[in-house]
Amino acid sequence: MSATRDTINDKTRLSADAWAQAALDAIADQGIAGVAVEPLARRLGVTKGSFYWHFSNREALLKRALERWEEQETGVPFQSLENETDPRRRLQRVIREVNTSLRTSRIYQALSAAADDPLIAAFVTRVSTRRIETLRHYYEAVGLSPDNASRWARLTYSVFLGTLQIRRDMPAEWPHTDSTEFSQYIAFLEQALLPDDDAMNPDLAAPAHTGAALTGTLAANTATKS
Amino acid sequence: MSATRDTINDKTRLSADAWAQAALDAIADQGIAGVAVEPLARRLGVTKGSFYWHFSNREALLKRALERWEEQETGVPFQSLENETDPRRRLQRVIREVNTSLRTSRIYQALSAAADDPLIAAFVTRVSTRRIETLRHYYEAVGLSPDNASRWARLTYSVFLGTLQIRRDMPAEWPHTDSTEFSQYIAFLEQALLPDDDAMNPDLAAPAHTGAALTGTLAANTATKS
DNA sequence: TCGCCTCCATACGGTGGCGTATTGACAGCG
DNA sequence: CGCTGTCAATACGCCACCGTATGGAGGCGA
Repeated sequence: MSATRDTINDKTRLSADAWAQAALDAIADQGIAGVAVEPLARRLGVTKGSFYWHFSNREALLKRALERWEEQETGVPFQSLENETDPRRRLQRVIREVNTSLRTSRIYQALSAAADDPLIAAFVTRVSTRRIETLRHYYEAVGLSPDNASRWARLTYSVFLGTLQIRRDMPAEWPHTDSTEFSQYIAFLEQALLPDDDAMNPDLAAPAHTGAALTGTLAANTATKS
Repeated sequence: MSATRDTINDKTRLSADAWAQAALDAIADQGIAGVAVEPLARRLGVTKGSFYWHFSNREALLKRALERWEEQETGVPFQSLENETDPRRRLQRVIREVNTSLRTSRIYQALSAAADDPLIAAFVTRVSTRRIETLRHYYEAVGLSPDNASRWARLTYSVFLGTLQIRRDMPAEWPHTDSTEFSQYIAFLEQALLPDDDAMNPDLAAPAHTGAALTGTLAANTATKS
């Protein structure tokens, strides 16, 4: 562990960014409590003397690390999805990929867990808001009204967040990654988080399929309520 | 704040349970970091001397508080729901009530945020697992196969968790409690988290409603895959 | 009333982290 | 070759919290 620095004692001096990256690493596997000057210094093989030359205090480091994180987060990761032309397939892919990966989310979870710190909360809010906004666009692109797109985006994002927590706190409740139940659940998600086709043009929707109460497609129903 | 003790300086001595309850209160509005001996003592108007008579150390207090929490959590709160005879209405009510309240969940969020502590993680896991189990029963009672009930329960619980996070970290994304959008979203949830009626008896489901690809009811579709 | 047991106060030492001050190593450059 | 600027080591004081030791205060039974 802690192979943050390339080889343990290379002669290269440290940059501020090196400290910021080390802080992010520490967040990933120890939470923000891991962002402590002296422990970080030990991990980097130096002492506080170095740190306080690059940063005025601990908070400055935290801020820099968070900025770094926000950049990485709003950068390329969704790049491949933007190229997906079919909006329906695009939504399916988001749902699938986000609920599969987990690697990227360690930091997010740690940050969210420390959201009592207003500085951290600000970053978490920005990143999450932007993500929901993206989802909203995706849902609109599939033919939903702005209102319905908002609701679906909110729902889908809460599933993402909740799934993260489940996988962390109750791994027994989460199917093993290569099991058949796993792929079945992902398929299940892809459908539960995608409005029915006929929801997009309520005019064509059959008034009822089978049962009486509470049938009808999801989005169509709530849409007619407004 | 901190009116934990009845009146600030009543002569009654403290019991261990009083400390445990104070710890829970502290968790609710400061996170587990709030469970610190000396601050708690100040808040209770006593000194450490009292604490270390009742408990051997901080961890003992934490454990006792968590046990208290687990009791309260697996106790009455769902009582009224068990009396609901109509299983479909019961599910609707769970969805509605849990996503509306928030009060009860402050402690849960704080605990989940501190799930790096194995002691805390154990309690969180137990409580959450039990809750999912309850949901599973509810979904089975509505006519779903065990497999599908598991999936729906997992989905619904992740929505609960994710919604909590959204309301805490991005309150702007959550509709104001008495707005019309709020009630519309809850209605939306009640439908999105409830399988379609015809999903329960796939034989009766019409082969297709309108569109071609990806139609059919959610549960019916995944059910036929197994 | 005396003594004991319960609950709490006071005082102390220890630990881990923050931030500062001072000094030192080393490189580039005039 | 010395100057200067960059990066780091050492040493210090401070604070918050944990846990211990010890000594009361006050009720309560004998």
